[in-house]
Amino acid sequence: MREPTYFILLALHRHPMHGYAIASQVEELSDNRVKLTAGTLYGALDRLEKEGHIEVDREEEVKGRRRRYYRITEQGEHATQAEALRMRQALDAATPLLGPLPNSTVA
Amino acid sequence: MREPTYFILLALHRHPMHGYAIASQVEELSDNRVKLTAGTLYGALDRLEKEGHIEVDREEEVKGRRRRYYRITEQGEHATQAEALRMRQALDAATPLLGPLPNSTVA
DNA sequence: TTGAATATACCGGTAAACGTAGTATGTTGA
DNA sequence: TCAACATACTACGTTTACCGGTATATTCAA
Repeated sequence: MREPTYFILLALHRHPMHGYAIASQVEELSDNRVKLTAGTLYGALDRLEKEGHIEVDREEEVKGRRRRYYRITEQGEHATQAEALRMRQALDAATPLLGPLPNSTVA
Repeated sequence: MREPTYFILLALHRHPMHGYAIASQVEELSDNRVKLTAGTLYGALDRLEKEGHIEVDREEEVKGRRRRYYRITEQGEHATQAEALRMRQALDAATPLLGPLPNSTVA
């Protein structure tokens, strides 16, 4: 799993969202690192639905714009957690070789 | 950067290594999760060299077998650290949404 | 003399991401 | 007032990084 996919799944952990809202959430969650283009976003949503990681929650029509809301499935939750664990292992392996990483100073 | 590439760079942080030794190191560093096939390994080495992340350290002839040793460059070290920081940010973003991850129980 | 282990090269294929353009409507601002 | 920007999604082509399989060598053991 790559970063865009990971953050899309992560964003949907809050509550069901439509594509555009997901893109905004992903930007926020990633500290503005990951900015999804239309191609990446809707390509990933189609793929994740086919794989059973997300499913359509509902569709709305707001001011002439169609909105399709997605929600995460249990399978999607498992996949997200597995991905997080994978990253933690990769980070743990780095510590003895890279030394302590500089603080992200997020707060 | 994907996982195989990350672990290849990480492995070279110890000391210069040739292809086969790198593959073994990567398996160890990743807790047996990442097993490099020949295609992935040498494809990645060529690519990393072209990008300036690694360079040829020396070549040896041992019992008729040619061994090409690679070493990591400063640029490669920076890239590895950047990748580690990227993963940590992604993990930090997950915590409030996924809750604490189960212990890896490595030891 | 066969095959397992070590070591590298080449080539085709693919998944995911990336880029861009197109279709619509609504809001903002110079 | 009209261009620019934001919302919202579709469609299509390209690129990247990796994966898989096969080929080529040599050494050593059975």
